[in-house]
Order: sequence, then structure tokens, then C-alpha cells
Amino acid sequence: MTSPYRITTAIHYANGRPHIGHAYECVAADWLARFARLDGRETFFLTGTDEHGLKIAQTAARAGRAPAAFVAEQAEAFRDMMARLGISHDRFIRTTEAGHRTAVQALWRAMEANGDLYLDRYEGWYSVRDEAYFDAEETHVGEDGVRYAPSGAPVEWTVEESWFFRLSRYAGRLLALYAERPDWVQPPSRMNEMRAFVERGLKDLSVSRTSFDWGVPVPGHPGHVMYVWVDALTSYLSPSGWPEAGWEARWPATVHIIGKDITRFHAVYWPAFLMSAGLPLPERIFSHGFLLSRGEKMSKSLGNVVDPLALAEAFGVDPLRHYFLSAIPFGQDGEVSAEAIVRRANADLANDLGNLAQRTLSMIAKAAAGCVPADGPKTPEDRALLAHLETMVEEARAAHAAVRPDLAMAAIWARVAATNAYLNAAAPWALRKTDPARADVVLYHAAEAVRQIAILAQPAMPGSAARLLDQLAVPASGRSLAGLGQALVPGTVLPAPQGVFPRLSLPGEAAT
RNA sequence: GGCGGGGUAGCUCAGAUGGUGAGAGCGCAGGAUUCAUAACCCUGAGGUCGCGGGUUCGAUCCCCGCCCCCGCUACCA
Repeated sequence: MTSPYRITTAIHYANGRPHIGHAYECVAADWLARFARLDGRETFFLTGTDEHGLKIAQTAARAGRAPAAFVAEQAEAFRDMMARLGISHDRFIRTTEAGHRTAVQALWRAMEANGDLYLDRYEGWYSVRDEAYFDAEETHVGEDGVRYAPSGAPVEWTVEESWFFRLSRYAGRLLALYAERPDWVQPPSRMNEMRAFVERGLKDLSVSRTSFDWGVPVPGHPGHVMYVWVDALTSYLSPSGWPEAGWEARWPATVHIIGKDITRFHAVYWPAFLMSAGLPLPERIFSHGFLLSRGEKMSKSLGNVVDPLALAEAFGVDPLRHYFLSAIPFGQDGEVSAEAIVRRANADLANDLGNLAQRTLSMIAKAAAGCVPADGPKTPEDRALLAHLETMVEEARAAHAAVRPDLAMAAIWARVAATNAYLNAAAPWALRKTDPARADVVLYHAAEAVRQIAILAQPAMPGSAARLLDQLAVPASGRSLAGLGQALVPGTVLPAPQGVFPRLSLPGEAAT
């Protein structure tokens, strides 16, 4: 009944430091992976760094470093960020690993054996700074007589011997794939773009470079290094051990989580490579949006760059994760600011969930002698609350299947609000004086709600949710989705309640 | 230029195969309450559903035109 769940983030280009976009993608993928594990699925969560290419060689050279040492340091920076954000990847792949190189070369040979690779010449206007060729129409000749790329970098006519991949062969098969599985790429707008791109016709793809050597060598052709995307995309496959036996346990991926800017590489080139090599395709590509600051893409020149680790440091990892997952419809661009994170954390975490847990647990501590109170005859209100809780997991599963953490969060918070309303209506603090047995029943149900909510909250906020479950004395064995049915046992001794979600304030603002 | 998506409450968004008073969360205001993290709960304020035409008994949802925003339009990643 449970199928394996294999998820990847994009492979992070090791040319720069980790930024908030990497953090966002990692947190989203982490939520998906943790949810799958919680649901009892065998999960393989892969992330890593893309460490080859001319730009990295150049950046390393500028820093006076050997490329290998430079990328090792960069990879550490990514690992460190992930550790600090609580990312639960099972494998961190680096494209400079020997095993990866072996897999890339094996993929190359497989494509070659299928007749999809041929040696030719690539020529055009090349910009060294952009590391790219441009069509003549894209360039312009300046007043100084020099021809420039759109970026403003000078270009020169360059002829390079290059291997080509017969991408043109695959247009029909790609269109058939898109037609058969319209949700193969999500959101739908990205699928439309990919279909339009392929319908315009595909040219063969230059897949080797002779202008630098920091990459995977083309087998049998010294002087040629593989185009970085052949190398990078294969990093999703190489951790499986392919082409050695046993790779089927780790491939194909259930979903690739990527940024919208690299959709084409994943939705066109990658399936074509795999088709050529006779390998199964990933089951889905999900392109998320960008994080914006003050309505614009972050850039150093605008001075609106937001550092993810600084945010985690200032406000806590879980509030940051909660913001990423709940505040932004996954797939769309979203705004990030300290103000927005604080507002969200105070509204959802401190006021709603934190306060719900605190009022429930402190009433139990005071009135029920610190034990799970006794259950009893149920009123229609009790049944309504329980019924509402019971549908929470299916809503969350549907959101997970749709790769929409935001919808799962909305489903959970609907129960938080319902439980607060239930408590207000039942008023156990008043009942305590008139009908203590009934007060116990109400508190029992409130505690049950907190338990179930905390279980579902674990993928988003592992640390905070665990603290809630600790306070309800929920055993480790009862914290999975399968454990949702294990109701609290009256009489269980509970630890003294402690606030889990403090109210936040902006730096410089008086705490209230 | 071509193709695609979008313009709905202060903000972020949902929604209606055309028809009782257009929704949610946040924010804001008022009320109630005091178990709780000045939190929770209730109520509310009224947004010409981008602009102008058309079709229709009736359109914000259909058609036409216009304005604006965004994405894609291949070999940087």
C-alpha cells in the first residue's frame, strides 16, 4: 500500500554561498520528505551540490584556490545551512565524487550507444563572461565597433569542436509524455511553457566543452569535458548506484523540487537523456517560485538580500520554516521579510497553537492533577470536534500528494481554530465548579486535538512539535500518522506545561 | 513580436459551467470573556470582482476592444 517516496532538491550550484532561495527549497523538500516518513513510506531525500563548470573554475582561480578545495568549502557551507535548518536529507551528493563521475560517463556511453551523440562544431558569438553563446540577433554592435551580448559583455566569434546530443529526435516523445501526463510538470503554467517550447521544435544540444577542463571528461575523447547539465542532472541518478545492480531501490525519483528558472533542464533535457539511456523518468517535476523582498528579486545591488541563517537565528528555525511553508502558495512567488515572519509566527504559533496548548495543559495541570483527564459521554460538540480532527490527515495527505505544503498547513490550522472555539464554547473553567466530570471530558478532547495537531505539525516544525508531544507524554511509537488513532490514555501523568511558541518581536522593538 | 497566465476587500489569495446579500487568512474596529502567551471567542467594516462596449430577462464570471502586470521564447546556472 505504501509506495517509496524519493525526493530531490535541485542540485545547488557551488559557485556562491547558500541564500534564502536555497533555504526555501530545502525546507519545502524537507517537509515533503518528513511527511512521507511520518506516513510510513520508505523515503529517500537527496540533495547536494553541483561543483563543475567554467564559472566555478574561474571563481576559484580568482580566489587563488584550487577548484577542488574551493568546492569542498562551498559544499560545507551548504551542509551547514541544511544542518541549521533541520533538513533531513538521506544523502548529500557532490558532483565531484568519483562514483558520480562513473555514473555520468556510463550515462554518456548509454546515450552514445543509442546513437544520440555525435561530434560536430559549435560556432557563434561567445561571451566569456556569460559563459554562453548568443544568436546574432541577440547581440548588438556598440559605437566602439565591439559586438556585445545582452548582458553588456563583449562577444567574439568562436568555433569549438563539440559533441551534440540528438535532442531533436525526442520532441515527439516529449510531447507524447506531456499529453499523457499533463501533471508531469507542475504548476500547470510551467507545463504549458514546456509544451510550447518543445512544439517550436528542438535543436540538438551541445553537450561537451573544450574551453575548460573542470568537469567530467568525455570518455574516449581527451580535451572534452561534459556540459554541466549532463553532469548535474545525473546527480539525481548516481546516488542510486546506477549502473551497478540495485539502483532500482533509489530511482526513479518521485518528485524533483526545483526553482522555476531551471524547469527546462528538468522537463526537457533530463527526460530526453533518460529516454536515450533507456532509464525510467522521474514521476514529477515541481517548479516553485522565487522569494521576493520588497516586491523585487533579491540582489546585492538592491540591498534587499535576506540571509536565511540570520532569520533563523533571530526568530527561530521553526517559525522560519512555518513561514516558508504556510505563507506562500507553493509554486508561486512569495514575499519574505522579518515583519511578515514575526506577524505570522505571532498569529499562528503564539496566539493560536501555542496558546491553545498552553491553556489546555495548564488547566489540566491545575484541575486534573497533571494527568490526562477522564473521558466520558460525548456531546454533539465533542463529536463535531472529533469528526473535524479525523478528516485532517486526509486533507494533509492530499496536499502532500499535490506538493502543496501550504494547503496542508491551512488544513491543520483550521483545526487549531476549531479547538480554540470549542474550548470557548464549552468553557471548562466554568464547568469545573458545576460539573467537574464534564470539564474533564472537555479538557480530554482539547488535549486530544493538540495531540493530533502536533503529530501533523511535525514535518513543518520538528522541534516545536516534539516539545508539544512530550508535554502530552505521547510515546515515540505514537507519533507517526499511524499513531493518530492512539488516543490519549486518561490518568497518564503529564510533565509540567511549558510554553513552546514565545511571542516574537522585531529587533529593536520592545518585547510585549 | 509570438505563445501562455493574470488583474477580486489595506495585504496575500480563493471562488462563481452567468442569477438569493462575492469569500478565507492576516491587518483594523467594536463586543464578550478571563482557562490561557494583553492571547482565545463573537461581530463588523462594505471591494464599481482592471477600463469601455456587446450578448442576455440578468454578467464580476460569455464575446469584442483597450490598459497594466508576469512567465516562456534553448545551450550561465
